[in-house]
Amino acid sequence: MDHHTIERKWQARWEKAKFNQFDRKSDAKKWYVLEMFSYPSGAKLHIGHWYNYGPTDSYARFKRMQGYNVFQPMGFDAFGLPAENYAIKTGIHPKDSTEKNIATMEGQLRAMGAMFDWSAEVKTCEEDYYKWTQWMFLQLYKNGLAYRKEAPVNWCPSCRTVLANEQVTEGCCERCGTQVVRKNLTQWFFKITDYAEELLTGLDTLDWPEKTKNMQRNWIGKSTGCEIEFECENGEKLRVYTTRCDTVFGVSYVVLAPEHPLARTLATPEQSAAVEEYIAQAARSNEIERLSSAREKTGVFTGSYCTNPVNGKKIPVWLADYVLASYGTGAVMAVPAHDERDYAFATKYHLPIEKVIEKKGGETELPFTEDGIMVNSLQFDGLFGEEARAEVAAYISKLGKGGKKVNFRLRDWLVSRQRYWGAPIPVVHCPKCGAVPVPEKDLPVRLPYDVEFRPDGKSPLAKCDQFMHTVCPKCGGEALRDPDTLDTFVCSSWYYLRYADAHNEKEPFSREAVDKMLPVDVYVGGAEHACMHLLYARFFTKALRDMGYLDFSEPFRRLVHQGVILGPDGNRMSKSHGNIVSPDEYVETYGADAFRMYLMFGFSYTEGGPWNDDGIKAIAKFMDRVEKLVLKIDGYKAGKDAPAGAQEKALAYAQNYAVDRVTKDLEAFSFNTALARIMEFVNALAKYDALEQKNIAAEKAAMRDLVLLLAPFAPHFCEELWEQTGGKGSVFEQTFPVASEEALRLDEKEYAVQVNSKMACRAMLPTSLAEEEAKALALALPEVREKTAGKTVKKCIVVPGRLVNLIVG
RNA sequence: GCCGCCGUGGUGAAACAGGCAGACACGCAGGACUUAGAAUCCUGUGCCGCGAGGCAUAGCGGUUCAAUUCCGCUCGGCGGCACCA
Repeated sequence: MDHHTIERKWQARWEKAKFNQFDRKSDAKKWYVLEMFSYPSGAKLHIGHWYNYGPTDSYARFKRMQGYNVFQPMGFDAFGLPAENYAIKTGIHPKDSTEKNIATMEGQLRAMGAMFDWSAEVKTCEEDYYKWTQWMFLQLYKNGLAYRKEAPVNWCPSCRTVLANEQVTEGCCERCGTQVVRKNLTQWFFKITDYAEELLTGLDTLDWPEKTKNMQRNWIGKSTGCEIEFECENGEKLRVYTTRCDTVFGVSYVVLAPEHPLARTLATPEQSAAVEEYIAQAARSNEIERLSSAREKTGVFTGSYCTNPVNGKKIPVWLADYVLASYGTGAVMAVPAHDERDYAFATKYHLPIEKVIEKKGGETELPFTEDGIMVNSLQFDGLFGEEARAEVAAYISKLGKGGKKVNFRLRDWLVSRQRYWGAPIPVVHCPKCGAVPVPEKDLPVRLPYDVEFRPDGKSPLAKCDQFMHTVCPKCGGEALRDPDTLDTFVCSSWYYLRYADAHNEKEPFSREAVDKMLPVDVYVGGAEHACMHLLYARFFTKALRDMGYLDFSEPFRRLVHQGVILGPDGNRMSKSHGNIVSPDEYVETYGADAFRMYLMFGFSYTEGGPWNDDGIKAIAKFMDRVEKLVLKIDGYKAGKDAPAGAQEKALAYAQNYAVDRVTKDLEAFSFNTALARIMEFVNALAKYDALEQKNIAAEKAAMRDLVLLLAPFAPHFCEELWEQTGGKGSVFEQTFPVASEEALRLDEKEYAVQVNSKMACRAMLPTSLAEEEAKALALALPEVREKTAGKTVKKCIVVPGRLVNLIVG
């Protein structure tokens, strides 16, 4: 079969019949299968796209054959940094390069033969999409979920531009090598923390990989602790957050993050210079470095003291960069005896180390960080762990100096980007009225085309006078637009909703459409999105629900992560490694069906692994074999059937076993084993076909099932086989085979017989044996008799259909 | 560093819920067909050993009648760490 011909033929027919479009009138149960949309940074599809979309399409086709009304849309996540960097380097405008890339990729995606519903296509960089992204911003703003505050950015003083973390290598600008500093800018945030608790508890309702849920749980990082207020000599109040308030009597100093608002205020004149220098130094390192426990702790004394509210002790206030401004209160109480970081710090700066927790029943070695018994803590002595913390927190609350507090590690989402290629933030800054949202009727705030995006100290949009100058929607006076654009994660936080109603000009989507199509039944994409995209999308859904735009709480019912296909050298494919493998030649040589089947057969879907093409020829060979066998069987004339005997029973078993297992494996995204079962079935069918006496009717029925089973994996190939063997309509309009329980029932099975947990022999035993019968039959076997001679049976374990284990002695 | 995951023959991998380790393939070896090769088909193939048998799921230890699977530690690799998406 020539794959070029059949791919063209069937793709044209599907297109003409609008075969891949979701049928909005159908009564069949909808099934929304979603792959993470493509990012058009490279010009062509790479193996990763194929690996994500090919197998998932096979799953979608399988669901369709099971009778579901499948919706599988595709689109492009088209804004982003790479297009802008490319523009800076080459002078090609991001809009032009992006559009060109999309055109190429879309053509390739169509040629893949996946049943994407292109009538619902979405491109985030187009006005009719980003208009609604801006609308989302306005809704969040109206509902108090968008606000402005100062936050640091990476600033390259030489390029005079903001850098993404990715553009910073070892603390320096990747372009010019200048040391990067952190600089504060006023930026927009979304209040995702309002939903922290629900984002956490909602995970329990989801059919997601356990590891992903765990990552999100840790990312949200709920902790129950205590806030404690330490009063300074000058009257300033320092609030610290701790999860170990049972150690409060051992506090030997308080540490503020260098960015803490009181850091400068608390510096005494003598310490002021040292403090300033330390703050400047801290601005140069990133969070990963700062939190590394391998790195030597640094800090500086402010010169000020504060008072421990539980014992009135006067203790010094320090600054240290192992404390982060963004978590808790940005200040911690240091208990060197019971915290590793504090211990290291206190040792270095010769601060006191006081033991206030004793190990239960053992020597206490400092630092001792586990739960223990309170000592040297006045009335609290003798209390342990959780109880001790509850008592101390209650006491602190009674003193009016704080109390129990739940904290989240999750931070609000910073959405301002000082870049060109993104959706403009729909806000006007008026000298009189302040930050004023753009009225909805004035959306979209259009991204201008003619802009200088080469870095020179200002946001690209800030230099575009035509864009910047406007009038205040409130007072009508002269005003300026917000020069920043939205993080592209904002665009991708709601695209799955737009797919449901992609051409709606009046609203982002109609309530009716999303309630019908959503939530997504299966979402497939990379695990690297576990904490950010997948959390942001959940947040958007919940926020929109509370605003009354939809009535479900979770966007993605089930989630599957495909693995990563690495380069042949085992490294991630990249230009710098020079190990990029293109799918194009393989598709050209072997065809889209063979290529996707190889991806499904050669890798464990969720694991991925280094690329090698050893098995791709085998897949082509397998398809050849199937084609020959199917056409041969189809050519037989009916009427000379052998009676149903043992061979027919074996064939029926093979057929139904394959049906049963392929169904279960496809459901589980276990494509490699599903194909293995189909191969076994082909082997069994070929073996049967080689017999002298055959039942042609049975053989033809088996052949028909084979074509149906293989159809989701090799769509063009099986459409063609279906047609050539006289099938009516499309193979995908047929019902996926259902296994017959009867044919799968076996009278006996091979048991493993063990003596003292060691294999003695294998034996065919009737299934559903009672334990005593199994034991008797096993004991009667010659190999078992030999090994149990003269010994008594102490115990017998029987696993029905599998194993008998005799414990003798 | 922190959080999460992974580690099985020469190779890709499989193993339901703790129950026969290596399904299905690739490769290799031998054979059939062939003038020859290609293609196709058949047989064998974890390692050691002539054999009986022994040893094997990164390494060490534990729980269990039984561990690739559960627990602890060690080593190695991967993903994420909030401005790559």
